[in-house]
Amino acid sequence: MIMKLDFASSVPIYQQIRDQIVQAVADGDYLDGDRLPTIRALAGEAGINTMTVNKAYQLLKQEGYIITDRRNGAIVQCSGGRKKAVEKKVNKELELLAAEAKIAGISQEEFLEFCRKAYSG
Amino acid sequence: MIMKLDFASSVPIYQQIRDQIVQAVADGDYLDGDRLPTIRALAGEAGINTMTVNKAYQLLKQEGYIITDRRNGAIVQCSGGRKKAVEKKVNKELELLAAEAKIAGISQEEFLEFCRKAYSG
Amino acid sequence: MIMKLDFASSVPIYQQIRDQIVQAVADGDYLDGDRLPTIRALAGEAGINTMTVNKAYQLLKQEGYIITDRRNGAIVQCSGGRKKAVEKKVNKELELLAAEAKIAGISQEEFLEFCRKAYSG
Amino acid sequence: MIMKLDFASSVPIYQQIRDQIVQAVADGDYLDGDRLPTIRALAGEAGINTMTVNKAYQLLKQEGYIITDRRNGAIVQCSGGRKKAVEKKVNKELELLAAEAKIAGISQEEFLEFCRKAYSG
DNA sequence: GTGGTCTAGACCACC
DNA sequence: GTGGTCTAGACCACA
Repeated sequence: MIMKLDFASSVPIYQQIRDQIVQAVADGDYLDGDRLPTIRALAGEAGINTMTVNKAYQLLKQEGYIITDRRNGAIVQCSGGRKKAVEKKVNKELELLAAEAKIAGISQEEFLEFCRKAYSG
Repeated sequence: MIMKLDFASSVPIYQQIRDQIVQAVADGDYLDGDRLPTIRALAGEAGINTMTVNKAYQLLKQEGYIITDRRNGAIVQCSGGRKKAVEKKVNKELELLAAEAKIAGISQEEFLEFCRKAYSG
Repeated sequence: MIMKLDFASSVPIYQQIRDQIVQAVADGDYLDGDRLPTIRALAGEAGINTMTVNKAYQLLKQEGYIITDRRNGAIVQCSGGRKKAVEKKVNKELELLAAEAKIAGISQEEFLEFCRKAYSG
Repeated sequence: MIMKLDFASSVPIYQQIRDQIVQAVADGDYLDGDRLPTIRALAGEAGINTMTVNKAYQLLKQEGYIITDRRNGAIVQCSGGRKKAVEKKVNKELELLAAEAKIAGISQEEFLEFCRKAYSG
């Protein structure tokens, strides 16, 4: 698990961690049931505090991406149950992105091509 | 210009203002050369501080969406010149969105349909 | 004795075991004098460590729900002697539950109906 | 706002804070729109860390009891919208409580009387 | 002045 | 050894 953290970014560290783990799960780097690195391990290799990683894991837990248990650490769970909620969020953010793309002169064809690539990975 | 502000949101007010103006421009509510409301007017009707609106306008100016002029206020400028920069940003955010959609069980067809609607919107 | 354990829960496993045994006793699945499964048996079929079950049994013993005997295992004991202590605990927890229910818009009639069902159930 | 914290308890401090605020809201000590004490103020008078209070506030925010905004601090919000979710939680906890009460020899009449008192406050 | 974030270091409950 | 909790102190973004 290689984390690329941008300490200068306004995006909180814990959010960056959360995002990258979500990416990794979507990319198939982590499968359902796989163990995530321990909080201490991840904090150690990233050179950050365990509390920060802990917050990221709690976010993921709360969002349903992982389950944590004291025996096995954090385990990936691709339940796929929260479809409706994610749909809503995705649509809302897509609207703003599409608006910015439109103004910048990106055609619908180009935009949809970007979307296709993003999904296909 | 009706602003819908969510003071409970973690998204800063100035960001919300910026986003809605970008939306309005993309939707054609503002055309190239149109004048945005004055900072004071917008702050007044939204019940917020002029400093907050000012920050939103500075963001928009910095992003190239508007130009400001001490005499004429803020003027929309759909230059469309920053295509490369916007492309980069859009692609980056699309990746995360697509990842979350994929995990939630949203198919590529569904996702692309959302994208299409967001652009046509 | 079928145990439903949620390893993802923040509630400790031993607590979950303890709760379910208390439920079973209250439901009449275990009568005064009945033998509980041995620690080894329960641990085996639940796929957990005997230490964990042991802790649950010690909790139950300490609370007076069972007595343990090296020869006969754990025996249910509905002494009913700790009424005062239980009353205190029940009242304290009811207060918080009632508060949450009230805020959520659950009427007193509804709440009492829930209570009635919980007791009869 | 007088907080009674039990540092010896296994219940986390932030949970105790959360519970007492929920109680206060249900009791009408805080009405919809009222401001909660600032994180610093509450931490100071309770002699605990701001992070701990912060966690309690985030819990309350996440549960929908308050909204926080950088301008006004934390504001109580009795939306009452989450009825179904609260119903489920209340029923689950009532079951265990009723079971313990039953075993302790508390009659249904007594139990319901406790429930009534808890709701009436 | 408000909440939000992060650190470095610590102790605890659980398994 | 795992996650969960807490501290004391700090800095930042926001309004």
